[in-house]
Formats: sequence, structure tokens, C-alpha cells
Amino acid sequence: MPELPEVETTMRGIAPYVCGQKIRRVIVREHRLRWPVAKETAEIQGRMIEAVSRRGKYILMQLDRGTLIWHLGMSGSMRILPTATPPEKHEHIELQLGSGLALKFRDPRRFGALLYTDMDPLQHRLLCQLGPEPLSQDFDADYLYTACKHKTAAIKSVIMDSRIVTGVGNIYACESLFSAGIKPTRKAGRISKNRLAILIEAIRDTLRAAIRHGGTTLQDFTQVDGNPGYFRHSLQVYGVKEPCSACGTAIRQVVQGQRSSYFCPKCQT
DNA sequence: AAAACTACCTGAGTGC
DNA sequence: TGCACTCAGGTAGTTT
Repeated sequence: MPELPEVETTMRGIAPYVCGQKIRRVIVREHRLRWPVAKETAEIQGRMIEAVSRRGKYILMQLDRGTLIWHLGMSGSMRILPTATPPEKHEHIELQLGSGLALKFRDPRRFGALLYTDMDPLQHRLLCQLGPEPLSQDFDADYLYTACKHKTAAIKSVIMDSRIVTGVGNIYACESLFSAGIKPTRKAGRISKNRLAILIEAIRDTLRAAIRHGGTTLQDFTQVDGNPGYFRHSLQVYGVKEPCSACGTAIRQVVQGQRSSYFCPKCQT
């Protein structure tokens, strides 16, 4: 499931193949994604891709004029393949490049998106409300303590709120809370600043480790070369059937805000 | 104001 | 074998 590490892996994977390339042709086989594919994509033929970056779970593709904004949704992935490769099922969008290679976007569940803006993409209405990047210095204990203060919501829903901090989804929220020894259902306003500082480091460490492993593949996600992400083998609680690796207690699964949370009832308080 | 819930979607897995 | 059903989750928008 594409969270920050999967998006980062994808962005790094495509960058060497798309930066400096001219967009020769755009094919949109299915417009009905989370939002209809931006109509401007019909007019970007001939433009140059100058840079690729990431903000939260969005991939920004800066052109010589305008910016493409991609989101992988829940099942999106990107591949770089020879243009002549026959499209796979659910391969909705293809950017054919001057190199003879093509960027191919596949998304079975169509929760992804391709948007376009002529303005500063960070001011786009979907991006302007995003909180700090979890790997940046802005995300520190003072910030999180202030954000959590007086909140009665569970800490897990707080760190999954993209306005508080961006890029943390269900899997990495569960894993980070396990690393920090904090129960996902604990009320955010009832956690000390010291423990929040530990949680911040746990989030950073978890995300960085996942990026090193090429992300987590449960079903659809693939790296740009088609390989899965290998962080699945490092998961401590998410979807884990075995007892806790630290203390041997059975991992518990509870539903929180329509999402499954996994935690060790002994290690996490 | 904040928290909880809903809709969007397909494929994998389960049980009969 | 096949059908009906449940579950998975990112996030904008709606309701409580």
C-alpha cells in the first residue's frame, strides 16, 4: 500500500528515466481515477520533464511549463518499460518518452490521481494543507506535543492525519507505535513530550528502514523495475500472526476508525 | 471545533 | 466449480 516509503521508492526509481526527457506522447486509457485525469494531460506532448520530487504521498513532476501531480492511491504503481511493451490490465496512463521508454501507471482500484497545475504545486488545494514531512526537522517533539495537546483522539489517528504529519499510513503508523512502545488507542493528549519524542524517532527510523528495503508490498505495489518492496519481512506487528518478537505475547488486532490496528498488549502502553 | 463516519474501487480470500 | 460475501486502505467530504 503506497505510503511515504513506497512513494519515495517510486519517485527515486523513475527519476533517472524521466528527468531531462521529452514527453513524446500521452495515452490515457481510463480517465476515471479518484478524480478525472487532468484534461491538460492532452496538451503536454513535447514538453520536457525537468525534475521529480515528492511531497507527502504525492509525486510532483515539474515540466518546462506546469507540473504533473501524481498520487498512487491504494494500489497504484509505476513502471519504466519499452514503449512497445503491451499494456497490462489496469494500466491506465502511459507517458511515452524521447528515450523510447515509457512511464506506465497501473492502478487496479483507481484510487490514484493525475492532476495538473500551472501554479506552484505546493499551493495546490490538495497539497497546501499538508503537515510537515516526517523526515524533516520541522517534525519535532515541540511541534507534535502542541498538535496533540488537549486532543482526545487516539494517537494512531493523529499521526495518520496528513494535516498533522504527512505520509504515515496504516502500516507504518502501527509499526512506529510498536517501536515506540505506545498503544495505538492511547489518547494523543495524554502522552508526555518525552514519549512523543521517542515516537518521532520511531516514525523516522521506520520510514527510513522501509525506504532502504524498497517499501512494503502486500498486493499490488511494485518498485519501478517490477520487483516487490522487501520491508514486509521486517514488519513487527502489521498483519503479523506470530507472537511478539520482543516478549512472546500474542499480537492483538483491533478496529480503529474503520482500520485495523495491530499491537502488542504487553510492550505497548 | 473535533471526532466519527462514508464513499470511491478491485482483487484476494473465505465459506457454503 | 462457482457464487456471495468480507476485507484491505488514502483521503475529501459529510455528519454527528
